[in-house]
Amino acid sequence: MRHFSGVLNGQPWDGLVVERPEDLGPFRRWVADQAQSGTPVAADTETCGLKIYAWGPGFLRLAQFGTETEAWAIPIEHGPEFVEAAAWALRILPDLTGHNWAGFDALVSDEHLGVPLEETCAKVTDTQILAKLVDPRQQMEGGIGSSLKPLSAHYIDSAAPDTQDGLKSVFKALKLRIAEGFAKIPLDHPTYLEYGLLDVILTSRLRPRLERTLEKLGVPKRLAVYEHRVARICAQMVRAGMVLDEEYTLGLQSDLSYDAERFAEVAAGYGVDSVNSGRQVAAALMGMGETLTEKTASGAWKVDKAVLMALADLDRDWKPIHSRTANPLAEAVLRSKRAGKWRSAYADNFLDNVDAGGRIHPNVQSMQARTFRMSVTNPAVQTLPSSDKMIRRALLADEGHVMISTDFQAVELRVLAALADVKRMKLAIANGEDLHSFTARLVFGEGFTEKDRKVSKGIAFGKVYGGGASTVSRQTGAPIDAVQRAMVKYDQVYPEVGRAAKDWRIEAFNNRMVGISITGHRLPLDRDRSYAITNYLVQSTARDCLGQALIHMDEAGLVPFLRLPIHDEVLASVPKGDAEEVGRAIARCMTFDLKGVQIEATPDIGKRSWGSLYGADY
DNA sequence: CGTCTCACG
DNA sequence: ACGTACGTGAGACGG
Repeated sequence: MRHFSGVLNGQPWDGLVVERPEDLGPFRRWVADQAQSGTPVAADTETCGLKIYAWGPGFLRLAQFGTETEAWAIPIEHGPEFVEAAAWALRILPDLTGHNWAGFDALVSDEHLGVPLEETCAKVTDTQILAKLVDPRQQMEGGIGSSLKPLSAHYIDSAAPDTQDGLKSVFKALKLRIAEGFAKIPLDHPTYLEYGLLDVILTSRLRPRLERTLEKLGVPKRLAVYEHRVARICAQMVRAGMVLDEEYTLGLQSDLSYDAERFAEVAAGYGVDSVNSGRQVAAALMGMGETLTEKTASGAWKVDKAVLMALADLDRDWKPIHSRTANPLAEAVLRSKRAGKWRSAYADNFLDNVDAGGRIHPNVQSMQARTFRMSVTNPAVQTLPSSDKMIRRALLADEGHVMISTDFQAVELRVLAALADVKRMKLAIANGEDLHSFTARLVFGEGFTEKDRKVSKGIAFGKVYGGGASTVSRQTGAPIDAVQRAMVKYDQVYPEVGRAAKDWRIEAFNNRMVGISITGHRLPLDRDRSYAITNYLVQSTARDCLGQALIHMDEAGLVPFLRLPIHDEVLASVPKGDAEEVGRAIARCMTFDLKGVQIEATPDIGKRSWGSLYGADY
């Protein structure tokens, strides 16, 4: 047994590190005592990295348990008796505290200790969830942040050590890169152990302080309960993962590499060494006699996709417009950059994250954005190209299954109608009308064109996002004066929207620049961008429609089919024979009333690959 | 590490 | 008083 101790915020703490099997006796007695008294115990795991599934055995190195003053570290790496003891502790302790538990440690202990995540998530209070309910912003955005260090500094002791940062300097001293440090640092390294122990002490001390803060702020308890449940459902999706068509992906990888190189060679012929260097591309284009007009924020010539597409005489579908002679360099740069990005960001990432069973497990962060929208990383499967089926074709439903995608119908607009109580919009929704056609008819009259509908759609989003006529004009391609006229008309047709936006801003100002959604989520505003409150409320409420739908699916026993949340859509893998029935059941879970407005969804049943929902034939 | 670009909802 | 497009993740470049 090894001892550590210290003082934090004037309060001493003690740490014990189990070294030999005989040390497990005292550990088990300590755990039994905590279980008996019902004291909350924080749990944490130290691993070789973040790839819970792709790493393989030996991934989990250390497990820690601790109260506000006492901590234990168990060297999982040293053998099955240590695995057994840690698993037993997780099972027997009735009240656990974790930090990002469902997002990481629940999956780690599920996969590497054999303790099902359902079992631990049911009794964990997650300090990261609580912290985000206080303030969802990242540090960059002016928030406290949600990792242990800034939270500890804010709530416990401004002198609390930065354990993550401290470890990184140890890695440096050991001549290890950060990525390999967590895997290679000796298990008995004192800094590694001390910081591992401190993490559970800090997490334990954080919990009551966050609970008190939430109470003081009047955040409803049921909101925390709801978010813990959503986080657990997301963890179940991460554990399930998706089948990767490895053979197809390898082919894709080499095809995309070939394209990227082929077009890069064309660009090289015009003096562009790296197509991703905007500076080189701009210089070469101007050398060919092209005139660039737009500049970036920092004053460099802007050569983004829109600029290059115009020079290459291509429309949004990459078809010639015949409005000018196509610039061959612009087209080569576009094609090389696209192929290169699709290979590295998608094909490479798929293969880098595949587990031994041929699956990828994209990581879902269930309350990532400042509006609590979810994000998915490693790989970022929420952002796969949708205009082309080729990338999504690589991801498959399980053997004998098909992919089902079920989307909410115009959910943000319906949420706006519900929150702002927009009478005519609510009526149109109740009558089953197409909302954008309905608006186009009101704004442009009975003889509205498809173009008018597009402008109406642009204005609808512009209103939700807080945009102006120039942005809507740019997005829709409609002339600015037409958009301006239409926006004035829109305000007359739906007067409640502008009025509500004004009220929401005033409410937020009166609440120290924090908007409160109908579910009770706190939405901090930037002082100079208070107009964003409309978007925050709508986006956040739409996100809670997804959360509510996931809970309905949990109640209906549908979670085992779920694979991904994509903002207004869920992707599921369902046995072929049950597709119709399960698709209907999922859509039912996504159908409910929001303040008198029906939220609805439609299932789309595909074949085995995700790409089949975008036109692929497998 | 900040900036730019580009993929999504 | 006016007007402001929202939220993400990831890779490449260049200092």
